[in-house]
Formats: sequence, structure tokens, C-alpha cells
Amino acid sequence: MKNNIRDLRAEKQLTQGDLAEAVGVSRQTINAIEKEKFDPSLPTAFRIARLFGRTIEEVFRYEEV
Amino acid sequence: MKNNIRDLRAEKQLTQGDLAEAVGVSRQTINAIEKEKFDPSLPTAFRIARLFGRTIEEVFRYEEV
DNA sequence: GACATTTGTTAAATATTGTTTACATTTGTC
DNA sequence: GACAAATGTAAACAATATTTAACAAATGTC
Repeated sequence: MKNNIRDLRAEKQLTQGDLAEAVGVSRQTINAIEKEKFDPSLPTAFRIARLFGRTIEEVFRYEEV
Repeated sequence: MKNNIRDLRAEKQLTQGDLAEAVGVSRQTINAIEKEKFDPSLPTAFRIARLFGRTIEEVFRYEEV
């Protein structure tokens, strides 16, 4: 799973901590998702996308196995 | 999280077993998601949406807490 | 009504994801 | 270079997703 959270976050000038607070997860969780250590849960993905005013497909890109 | 997998599945005349196989999860997982027992992972949500030719937002509806 | 198919459900076990804590590294500013 | 802010990372744990197996209930067909 790829994502462009880093760019979207930069656009809005939010730190990982800002985003974490807005989304309701820990800063380390945002960091891990951003660094693509693991995928967020579907609810978390929805909250992230919504926060940026984007669809999930615009934020995350799934590459078929 | 709400979803309309049941209707989409009916449109395509797929059984839960058919969908499970196409998506790559167990039939019970499809049943549980369909009955909204729990949310799928993000990759599974992507595969389900893709299979129906829909976006995740068209298949799943997230209601803010 | 017998039969096959589909769906619902439950329990236990496993895998994956999210949180916390703590510390290290990087980056920017003075 | 000192300092603060931001980011990276890791281990332990908590929470959730998924599988497997088994059986019950519903549905459709003959």
C-alpha cells in the first residue's frame, strides 16, 4: 500500500503530531503509516482521507498482489 | 461502518463463497463483514471495492463518532 | 418432504494492526 | 554549537482481523 500522506500533510502544514491528534491516533501510528510500516485500519483510513478532503483512493494506492 | 456488499453481491449474482474466493478471504470473513460484525482491513476493503468496480466510499460508509 | 445450496453463528487459534513508552536522530533557529 | 521541534525507531502490549471447523437455519428445487 502506498500513500501520499506526507505530501498532503505538507500542503496543510501539519506535523505528524497535529495529524495524529486530529485523527485520534498516536503520533507513532501516523509515522508508521506514513513510512508504510503497516496499513491503517479502515476507520482510520477514512478519518485520514476525510481530514484532507480526499477520497481513500486519492490518499492510498493499493497495488494488487 | 455500513456497507452495501449484500446488494452489490446480488447484482452480480455471487454467493458469499464466490466473493470470498475472488477476494481471497474465507466465506466467514465475508459474512462477518456483510453482517457488519467487524470492518475489513484496508487491503481487503480495496479488493472488495475493486471487484465490484466501485470506490471504497461507494461500498463502505463511515459514520463519524 | 428429501436434498443441495446458501447463509448465519460460534469458538478457538493465529495474524495483523494500534498504542504506549522511551530514546535516538534529524532539522531549523538563534 | 546550543537548543527546541519534528521525525525515526523499537519493544511490549492491547485490540482487532482473519482462519478454521463445526453445526444450525434458511432457501430453492425436485
